[in-house]
Amino acid sequence: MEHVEVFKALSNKARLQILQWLKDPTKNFPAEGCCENGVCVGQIQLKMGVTQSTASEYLSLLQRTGLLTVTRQGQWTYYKRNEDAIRELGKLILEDL
Amino acid sequence: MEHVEVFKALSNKARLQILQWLKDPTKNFPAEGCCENGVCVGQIQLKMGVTQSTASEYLSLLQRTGLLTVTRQGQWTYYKRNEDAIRELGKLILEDL
DNA sequence: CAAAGGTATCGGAAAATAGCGATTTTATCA
DNA sequence: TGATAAAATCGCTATTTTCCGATACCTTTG
Repeated sequence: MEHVEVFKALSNKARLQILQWLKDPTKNFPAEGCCENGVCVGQIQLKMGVTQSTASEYLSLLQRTGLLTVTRQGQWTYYKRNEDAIRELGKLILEDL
Repeated sequence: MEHVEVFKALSNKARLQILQWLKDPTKNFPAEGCCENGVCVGQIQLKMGVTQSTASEYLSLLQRTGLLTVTRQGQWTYYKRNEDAIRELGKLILEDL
């Protein structure tokens, strides 16, 4: 994944918002949508106020860039922040941008 | 300037390249295009291989987001990296993203 | 003041992205 | 198996971005 792609993923208010919400899943989402692997698509969609397809596409984009991790569990897909990748990005900007 | 705008500015290969080149002006540009205030538009345009208008617009976009500083000097406009802003962005990602 | 050089801005065509509804896929459960 | 539920993918239009050529704006110099 090129850095350009990561910055593209971040250049959208809704996607930045998702990353913020996922900093504290239990505070921002009902418990039944959360597990140790993150938050399911449906709950994020509800909170975003967009269609299911839009939420799904945003989440999978963030995952493709590495900013989120994804875990399928039964019929649910849980997305979670990838703190390592976020830290790497911060370091990259400090050291290489 | 919202963070989204900074990320938009960074989600373009040519603009990221400009930031890289400006890390070492004298290495990447002929001395006559450089001064302590940065590198003039014309030299950056030549190196980018785009039209003058495109170079000018990319540079002023990077300046509007705060990533570059601009100094007019006679008939030349010099652009320079804003290291403070870049450091702030790195810290922002590490601490708040 | 006129000419020339460097830069900025404007207007537009082509390409990319946003976000939706419809459909398909995958998993559960009776 | 069929019904149902969650999520992914597809197809589409509207909007935004990209990048250009033309033009306008400054500044220097004759």
